Amino acid sequence: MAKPDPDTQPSLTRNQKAVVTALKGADTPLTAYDILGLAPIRRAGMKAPLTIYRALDKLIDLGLVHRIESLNAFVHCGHGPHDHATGFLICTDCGRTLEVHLESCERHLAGRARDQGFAVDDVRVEMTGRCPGCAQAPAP
Amino acid sequence: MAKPDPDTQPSLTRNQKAVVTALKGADTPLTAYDILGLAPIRRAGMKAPLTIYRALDKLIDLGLVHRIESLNAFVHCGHGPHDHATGFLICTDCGRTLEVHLESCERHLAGRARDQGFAVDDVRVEMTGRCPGCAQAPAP
DNA sequence: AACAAAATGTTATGATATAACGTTTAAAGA
DNA sequence: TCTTTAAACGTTATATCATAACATTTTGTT
Repeated sequence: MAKPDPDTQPSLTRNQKAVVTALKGADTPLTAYDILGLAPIRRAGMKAPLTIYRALDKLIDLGLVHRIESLNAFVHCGHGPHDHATGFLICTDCGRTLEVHLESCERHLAGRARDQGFAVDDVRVEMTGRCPGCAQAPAP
Repeated sequence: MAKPDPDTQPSLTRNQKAVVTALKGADTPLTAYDILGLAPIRRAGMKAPLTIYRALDKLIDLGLVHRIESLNAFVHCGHGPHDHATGFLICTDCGRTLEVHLESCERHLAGRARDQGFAVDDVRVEMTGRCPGCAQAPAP
């Protein structure tokens, strides 16, 4: 008799679930068209880019997915919804990303902005380089 | 008899000059297609997107232009070439941007990355909000 | 002049993202 | 429960951003 998802999730739709599951299962960020090409997504009946973008928009809104601007790609947020800024470490070798939280840095960055009279809504940080695994390997 | 540009500029080509001049004259970031549509650019004979992108690539390489990832747009770098990371404050009202330098923040951010065993090449920060002028005006 | 490297012109195409419109589904109030 | 409203969805078309491939020209160097 209990409702399906009391308060764990705001009950995602079928499309939204399919997309977030796809991102959870990926080990690199996926573009909307990457997602569109996945078998489970087609099986869920999703076949137009807009369907993917709509699900992504909602998931980003909920804080379950992040967009990586410099890749035009999307990742699952492993940390659950959070209010402070996040940064991404993007490995240029293997393409994997690592999410880092920026509690303290955010204050610093937003402070620099406020020095200029700027009211900050959102802070996005993206860093490229080589991840622990790839940093050990000889440069290609 | 003297050379045209002794050491002020690494002697930009005509296309590169046209593009950097266009960006200097703009008060918001411009997309490649924005630039392509400008009269001085057409007068310089540039008429294909690739022509613009090639000039932009070189100018970014030289540190004279920055790309704003979240806008797919480009701005002139008013600070001349520099080695430390830069951040951008992007006003969601008027579309103007402000460049801030991140000498100290960069150490902090890169430090967070190194904690994770990540070797950082490049740091990009983009912040959205409202600029001094627009912050005063009543919210739309 | 001869060569090499960089920049350019041109055409075509790939990749990313949204508009517009009608229908279906789900949530909320009477 | 029925009605109303908002959100999500499907479908088609199209807008926007970016690069591939290849031939040619320009520029800098020996």
